[in-house]
Amino acid sequence: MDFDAKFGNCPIYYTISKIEGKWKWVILYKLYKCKVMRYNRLWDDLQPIAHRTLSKQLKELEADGLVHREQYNEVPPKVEYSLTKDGETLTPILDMMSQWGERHINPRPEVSND
Amino acid sequence: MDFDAKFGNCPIYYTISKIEGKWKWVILYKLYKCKVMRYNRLWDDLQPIAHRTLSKQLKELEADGLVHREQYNEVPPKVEYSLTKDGETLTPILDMMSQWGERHINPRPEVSND
DNA sequence: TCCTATACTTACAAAAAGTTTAGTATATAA
DNA sequence: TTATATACTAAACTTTTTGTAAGTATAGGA
Repeated sequence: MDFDAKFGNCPIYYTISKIEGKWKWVILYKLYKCKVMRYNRLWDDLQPIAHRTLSKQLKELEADGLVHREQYNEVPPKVEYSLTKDGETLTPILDMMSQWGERHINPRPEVSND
Repeated sequence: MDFDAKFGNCPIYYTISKIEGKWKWVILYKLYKCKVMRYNRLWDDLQPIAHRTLSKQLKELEADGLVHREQYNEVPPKVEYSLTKDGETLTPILDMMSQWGERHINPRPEVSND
């Protein structure tokens, strides 16, 4: 990415390149709200996401230290995902994004005094 | 996008699909900090962005009501970009993203008492 | 007359992201 | 023996996004 050379002065670019892809923010948000989630639960909640997409993004988030993956050696398999400490530092942003979305999906009608 | 059908309950997904693309957040941030910017100034600051990319993203941001475009009918042309009122509602998120990036680009070393 | 400046647009090419379908592993239950 | 459950992975393909290179318009200056 050669980040420092070109964007050393642009921290926001760093943030969004770390959490790129429309699913990552949603994944982080789900994990923030639910604390711990198994793979299929996450997958259900994010329909219509593809397995490949979900597992890739989870892997990247894990590699970036934002998500923790806990694997239990059972059959059938069991894997739990949760936010790391570092991932939790994003929760204020997640909250604000969610609130912004809420206000813009259902714009509050202007108050009129008929 | 058929947003409502699938994501009516996920406001954060709405937010990030509205501001998708790694450049949009940076563009918004630049406009927030500089108030008003002409096209080439923005382009310089965002190197290595391509004209096509920048002008497309600006157009989308304008269509989404987040950026205002003021065109002066002069030769050579002059166009100024700035945030709309609605775009300004994003500034708290922009600030937090930027701060998060700052902390993670240059992680503050642990304080030790040698 | 040709060059410069500004803010783009267009056509094409390349790269990245996402989708679809099928398959893996293995203990337990029917 | 076959099906079930879970958490994926692999290959082939399509779509979306981004980049490259060139071109447009027009007034004023060299």
